Amino acid sequence: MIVSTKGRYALRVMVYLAQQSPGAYIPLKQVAEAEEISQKYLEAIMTILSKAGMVEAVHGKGGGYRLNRPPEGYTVGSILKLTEGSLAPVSCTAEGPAACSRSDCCPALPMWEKLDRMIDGFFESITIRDLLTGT
Amino acid sequence: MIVSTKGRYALRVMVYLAQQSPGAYIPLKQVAEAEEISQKYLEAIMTILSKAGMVEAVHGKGGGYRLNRPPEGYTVGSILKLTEGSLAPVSCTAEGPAACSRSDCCPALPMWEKLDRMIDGFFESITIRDLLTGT
DNA sequence: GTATTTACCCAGTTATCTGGTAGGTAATAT
DNA sequence: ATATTACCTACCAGATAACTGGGTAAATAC
Repeated sequence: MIVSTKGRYALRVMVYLAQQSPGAYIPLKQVAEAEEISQKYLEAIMTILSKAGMVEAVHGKGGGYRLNRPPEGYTVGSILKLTEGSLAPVSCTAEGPAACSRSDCCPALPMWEKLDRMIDGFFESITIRDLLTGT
Repeated sequence: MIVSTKGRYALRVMVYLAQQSPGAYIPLKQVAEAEEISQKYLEAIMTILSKAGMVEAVHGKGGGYRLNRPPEGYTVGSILKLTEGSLAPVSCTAEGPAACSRSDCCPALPMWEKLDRMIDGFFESITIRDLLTGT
């Protein structure tokens, strides 16, 4: 499994926020109920999105979360990389200290690299707007 | 991570076996040493491949494992599906009892299905022969 | 037949990840 | 002051990954 609930929930929340009246702050409780996601678990996800500047948050009554860009300003890839940490389908393409010791003679490495690029290209080519409109 | 060591080791072993003299039986010990894979862990992988008829195994001295088809007779997808169980990048595309309750209204589902088909097509289009020759 | 070499079987282990939960603090509006 | 909201720290149970150990069964060599 390449994408866990964390990333999938994050995507659904972004789509949900995109569907609300522009500029309005939506409380977490409302999002959790509408999307049938545990409120406590969603907290952790929203914090990630908020810290990374994907959404704006305001405290207190009347507060909540809202998008700060138009839906086409968010690629699916940017949200998934943030919440999942990485979209790499195998560890083989990691560089630096985590690199595989057999990378210089591995017959499958070029395949993993190709797959990596394919998946990245796939997710970067889709925006929240595309999910909204079903394009 | 979509492909664990199990599937990656299985691919490397298949490539290794394809490189040996045709028809020869290669003992597990030799494969494990050449590919730097734990002998015990490799046992479990070879058993899967053997039971599924991907390789032939003979017991006793002079025994071991060998391929029973030409390298182009094995797709990477068939080996990975066997050892990994599934190549589905998300659980969302599962059918039957494990199906997602929101599948009828999920804005992201078409994307997951498209990704699923893309990954399957990718792996099914590559054979052990391709890995051997670096095509 | 006995020893050796091999594959095969079953069970346990350690570490990490997933998908949460519990309880409290800080900021904002009324 | 109170209610509402986001934010923070910590914990937890179950699953999975990646092995490891201790055997048994089959085939060959002597």
